[in-house]
Amino acid sequence: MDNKYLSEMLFPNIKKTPEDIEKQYPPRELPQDAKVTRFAPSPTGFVHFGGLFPSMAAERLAHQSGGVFYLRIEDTDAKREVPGAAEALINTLATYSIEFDEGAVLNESGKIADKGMYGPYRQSQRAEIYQVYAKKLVSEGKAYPCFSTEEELELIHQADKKAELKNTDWLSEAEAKKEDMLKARNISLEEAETHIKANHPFVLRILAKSDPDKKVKFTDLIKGAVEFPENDEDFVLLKSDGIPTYHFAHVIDDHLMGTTHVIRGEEWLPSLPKHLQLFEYLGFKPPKYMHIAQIMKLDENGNKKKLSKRDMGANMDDYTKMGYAPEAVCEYIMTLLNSNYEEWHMQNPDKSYKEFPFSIKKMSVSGCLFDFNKLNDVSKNVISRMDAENVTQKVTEWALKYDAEFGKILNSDKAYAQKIFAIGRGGKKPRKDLATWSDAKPYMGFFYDEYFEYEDAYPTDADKNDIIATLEKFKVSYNERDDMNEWFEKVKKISDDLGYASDMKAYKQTPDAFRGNVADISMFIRVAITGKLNAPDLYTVMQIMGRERCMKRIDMMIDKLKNSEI
RNA sequence: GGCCCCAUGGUCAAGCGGCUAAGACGACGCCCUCUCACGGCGUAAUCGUGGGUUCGAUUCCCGCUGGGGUCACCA
Repeated sequence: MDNKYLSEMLFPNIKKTPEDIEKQYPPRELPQDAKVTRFAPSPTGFVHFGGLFPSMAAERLAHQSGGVFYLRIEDTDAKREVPGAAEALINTLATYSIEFDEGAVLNESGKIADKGMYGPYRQSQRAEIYQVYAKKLVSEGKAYPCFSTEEELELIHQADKKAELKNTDWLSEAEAKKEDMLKARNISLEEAETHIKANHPFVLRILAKSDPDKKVKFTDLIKGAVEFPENDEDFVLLKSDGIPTYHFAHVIDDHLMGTTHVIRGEEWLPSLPKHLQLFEYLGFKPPKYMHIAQIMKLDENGNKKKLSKRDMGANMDDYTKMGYAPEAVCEYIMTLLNSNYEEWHMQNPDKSYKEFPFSIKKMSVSGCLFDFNKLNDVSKNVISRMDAENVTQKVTEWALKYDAEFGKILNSDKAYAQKIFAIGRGGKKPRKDLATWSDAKPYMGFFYDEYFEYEDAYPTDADKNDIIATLEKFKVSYNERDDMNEWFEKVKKISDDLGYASDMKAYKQTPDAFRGNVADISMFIRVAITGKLNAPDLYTVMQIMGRERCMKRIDMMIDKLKNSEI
């Protein structure tokens, strides 16, 4: 009865009962094995790679099973909340085609709204719900108010920190202080009443069953059987502002919203005993858990570290800036999520990753290193499969945003740009020059006079007179209407005339018999026209650039050679 | 430090008691070839360590070592 009285004093305004709440959250009507999963970010910044990673798994698992995938905003920490972050989060998720069936959404005016029957989906709007259950726990003697001030707690944390740094010596002291604090759990009703009447702020703590010898066994769908000591920490349920901590909100929301599978990073594994205890206290059936291994990166000492916010590659918006196609990033994530994805994809090159039979069993238990090499490879393949029109559009869109001048130039003659991107595209073995949209400019800038420059010089052993002779002969013989063979025959002819081998095989047999070979002659022309030693097929390049531009560049090079010293 | 998770090439990994230990990325080499890209072929490179169990361990168990995570009125 004391507890009942205490709960009334603590929550005088809460009239609803858990039963009232439950009525608003009926069981979902879904097929047998349908999974209900969610992504539950806190609006403290951008979408993190480590957040997108599990959310893709959650999305696949839900939709693959005919279930529901929803977005819940965990805005329980007003201090850390960044204005506009939730909206930005939703937008970023959309660009990675993470589609939610319900949850927080953006309405026409760009404001956050709820979609679905199991909301509200922003935890800040669910304060009353949490308090109903908090009141119940207090009335059952499973939770108690703690009137210790933050300053007092700070002292304890400092001791903890020192203990961490200096090891065991300090540990005993920290323990002692903790003991001291835990006396708060034995607060008398009178004492509590005095505090409450004086309007002292309090946090609500769980009254942990503290049997350190008792083990909790649990099966994680990824990690398998795990076992740990039962939670013995009186962790906070409700902060002094009446808003719940993650632990409390997680248990209540995922229960009410009917989440069947909680998919989250493995950094949550250590707090699982807390959650399990709460489910038990509240009489809820716990969901299935999947703790996904972390994505790591190498720190400056060569050690693996959890990919953190400040790291290169952490912010998903950065990939957009770098010019990665979202589908490439998603595919890369799939290769990390399910090791057999690549194999499947090779057999089904034309299918979307959303058709891949995603399997929990194939998920890795150990953390992996983020690998830009691999991302780039995946990305090159993705882009190589796109048609020229699509690539032109994507590059232009990207450029307009991040390289306005280049964007304008591309836009000024779309047909020209598209012809360039069509080079080596569409066949069975497409070129793979682009890993990101930002690779486009260095790859094809020479097609535009604005960006044309002599990036590569002729090799020092190339004979200047031969180059000039080549260019002059080429200029005379060039006919735009020649087909590729005719064109190349003319180049061969120039080779022969200048004592260069037109036949590579002959050259290889007796290289000394020639001044060089047809590859050298081609190179003389290529540098003049593209300013580079390496470029796509010269004939095609010239066809696209057009006679006038090509001849102009040849003249420029001839001038340059004639006027320069030796 | 307590608790927990993890351990096959440089990276991602297949393997689920018996194999010359897949494959992909990367590196290197060769071929194709007018350069590049593509493609083809090939090379180097892996079971952390010590004990068990077993006829037989990469595989199962334990210890060690190593790496990671976590110990807030943050999520």
